[in-house]
Amino acid sequence: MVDRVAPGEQPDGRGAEARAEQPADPGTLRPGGRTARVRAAVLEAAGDLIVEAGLTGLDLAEVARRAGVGKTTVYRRWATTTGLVADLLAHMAEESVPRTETGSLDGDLLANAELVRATLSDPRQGALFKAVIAAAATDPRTADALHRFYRIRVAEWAPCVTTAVARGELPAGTDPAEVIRAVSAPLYYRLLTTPEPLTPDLAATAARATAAAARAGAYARTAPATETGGTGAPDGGAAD
Amino acid sequence: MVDRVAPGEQPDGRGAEARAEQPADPGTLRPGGRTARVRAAVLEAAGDLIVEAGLTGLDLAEVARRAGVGKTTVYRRWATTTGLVADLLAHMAEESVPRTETGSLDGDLLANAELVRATLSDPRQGALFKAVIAAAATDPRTADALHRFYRIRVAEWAPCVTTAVARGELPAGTDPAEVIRAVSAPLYYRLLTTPEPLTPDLAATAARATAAAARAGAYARTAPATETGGTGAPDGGAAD
DNA sequence: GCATTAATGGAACTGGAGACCCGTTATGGT
DNA sequence: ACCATAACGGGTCTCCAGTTCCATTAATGC
Repeated sequence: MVDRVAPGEQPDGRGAEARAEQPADPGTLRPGGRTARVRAAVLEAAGDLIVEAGLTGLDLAEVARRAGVGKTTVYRRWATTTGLVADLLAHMAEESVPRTETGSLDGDLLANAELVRATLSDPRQGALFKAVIAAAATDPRTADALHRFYRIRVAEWAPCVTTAVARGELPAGTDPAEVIRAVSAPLYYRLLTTPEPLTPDLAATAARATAAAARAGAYARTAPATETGGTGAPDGGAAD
Repeated sequence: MVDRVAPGEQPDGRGAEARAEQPADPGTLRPGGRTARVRAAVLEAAGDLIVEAGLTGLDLAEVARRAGVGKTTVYRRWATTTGLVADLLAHMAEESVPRTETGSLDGDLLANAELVRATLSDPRQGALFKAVIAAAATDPRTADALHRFYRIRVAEWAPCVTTAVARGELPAGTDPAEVIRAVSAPLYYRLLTTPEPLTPDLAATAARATAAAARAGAYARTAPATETGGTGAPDGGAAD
């Protein structure tokens, strides 16, 4: 149960300020009943508000009001909207769903793709992910939290690729993390760059395409089966 | 040359206010010398500021100061930071680079991947893209602009897939847009979810994997060559 | 149960983003 | 060249997000 957004934050070089005792961030010394209750209420209210009004509409005073909590408390413990979003992300990570095992690479990848699709399509979770990504693009702290989150998620699913390699379904040297990322990537890309909904068909395509590419050795760290063939490309200018 | 961010904005129901003439958005009736100069200066200053301070650090007063332009002008013409970002995106779209033609599918996809990689890796352009994506995740207006931008970019590159199908490199029925998106997706996903830089190697992998999957028929609208095999997947809970 | 003090909550305060007013500049039409 | 007015620019005002202060509540250790 993570309680602090990020402990290693205070500037450290506070020597001149006196104050022999450093108070250590609020919520750490007495995480008991009330503190935990406050965190739960605030995170829920924050989630609701993001879903309703987007990241822009997330102001801490309103969160406090909805959570039935003092405005001061919210500012003291989370300070900024991005700080709150980062904690929300940590909270989401805590209650993540374990991966399923189907026995075949195709089945596992499809299950993964479908799980991602369902999550991103869910009105609440989808909005939260968008908000988190937006916040991370802006704030380094939130970005750290986001990177940690995805590292864990990828590691959680990587074994299904390792097993597939062991079963001989995929060439040796295939990078498991890269395969897992390849399944999610198209779904996120669609979510962010097109107005269309994420269909189950899209998830299936992502899974199938990744499996096909992996079998062709495209994710092998050593020499791949397919030939590169192309020459370099110009740089500069805007791209998609 | 797009000048207004989005014309259809004012609430319309202003009837009670009198004022027989509706003034029509500033910048449209006299887009000549000064107005154009102001827009250029403001967009450049906005870009600089986003790169330096991120989307959060983008305040219109500071933009006005740097652009050597009146604060009032910026507020009148762009109103909000997201409005400014949306216009910046339109400006980026105006000066996009045309696609290159290498003669083979692999070459074309690699060129595309490398172009995207170079753009996202460029300190200025990369920061702008992150900011734009973040703004779009929050603001519907910016999201519209972003969707339009990617629709155009995908359409620009789609022909190289069509040609490949005609050449017999890819199965008939392959969805061109889907293939082009599949090349970019992993790069964007990495940019947003990991702290690591986008390497040329990663771009090459994205291009190779997409080509392999396309050849295997993964992006064919009709029945694919690969078997799906897996069962459904659970929903709910957090995913990557 | 009781003392200690971490953590919360209410209320008053403040600084700066954004709105407004109105005089000035220079564009587009003739 | 000259006029009408679109667009700009400086100064001022307002309002609310975020801060500070201190009294109150309740978690922890004995």
